[in-house]
Amino acid sequence: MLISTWNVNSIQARLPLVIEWLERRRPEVLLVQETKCAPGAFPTAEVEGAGYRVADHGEGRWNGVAVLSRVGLGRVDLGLDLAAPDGRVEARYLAADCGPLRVATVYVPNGRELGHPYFAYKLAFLEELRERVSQELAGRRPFVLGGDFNVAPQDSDVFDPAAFAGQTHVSPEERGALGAVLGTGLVDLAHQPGQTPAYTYWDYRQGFFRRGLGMRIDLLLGSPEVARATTAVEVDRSARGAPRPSDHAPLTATLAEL
DNA sequence: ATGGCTAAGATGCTTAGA
Repeated sequence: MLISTWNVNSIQARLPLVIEWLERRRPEVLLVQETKCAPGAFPTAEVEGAGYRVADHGEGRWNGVAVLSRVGLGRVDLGLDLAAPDGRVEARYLAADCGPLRVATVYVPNGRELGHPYFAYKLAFLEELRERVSQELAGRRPFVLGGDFNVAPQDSDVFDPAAFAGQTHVSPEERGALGAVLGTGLVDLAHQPGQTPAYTYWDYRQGFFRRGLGMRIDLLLGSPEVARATTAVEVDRSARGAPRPSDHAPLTATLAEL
């Protein structure tokens, strides 16, 4: 089966591209981030028309996550519960049962700047995520956590490490907090044997995509049985090069029978 | 890239992204 993750940067703006991509690629499950869609406003009918069921956690102008599945959808949990610095709880996590899998989609906060209150929020969110993931793993179901982590795990995951010195996404604190999530027992599927980690995000500005100046900040993490079943992990750069693209490309893992 | 794109909410701007 195929499981994908894609930060679409507005499901409404991206709907034609997402539907076209679903009909061409036919993943069993798509984990979506940045729907930027109010509660009740998700284009569910259009997605169902492509053969997928929808669970979405919408907020409005910012954030928002969803799971699209054509292998069933149940036991949906929303999260996480911690408040942003402005006191609001943002829509950044959703878990569900899809066929043989337990899956979760996550949109980790950007962090803005080192030392900013939203940077502390980002670290706290990753700690909350670690706790939630350890609960999901205790469920003993093959588990996939995918999404936009807003952390480049290694220097090789950004086009120019020197350009990111002192910036978010590459700091030891962020990498440590992401490492703690992995430490619950998850594996970065892009680092499975035979796979080559690839960029998933390119800034809209100044031809970054055309110039190959990207970052690997979207990840698919799997429990050990999922990691063993992974036969391929691919970034679909054609979706980034399409008209009116998201600034992120879809990332897809191929899983053998679980 | 110090921001020279994009999206959304209410507009001809602001906030946010990373």
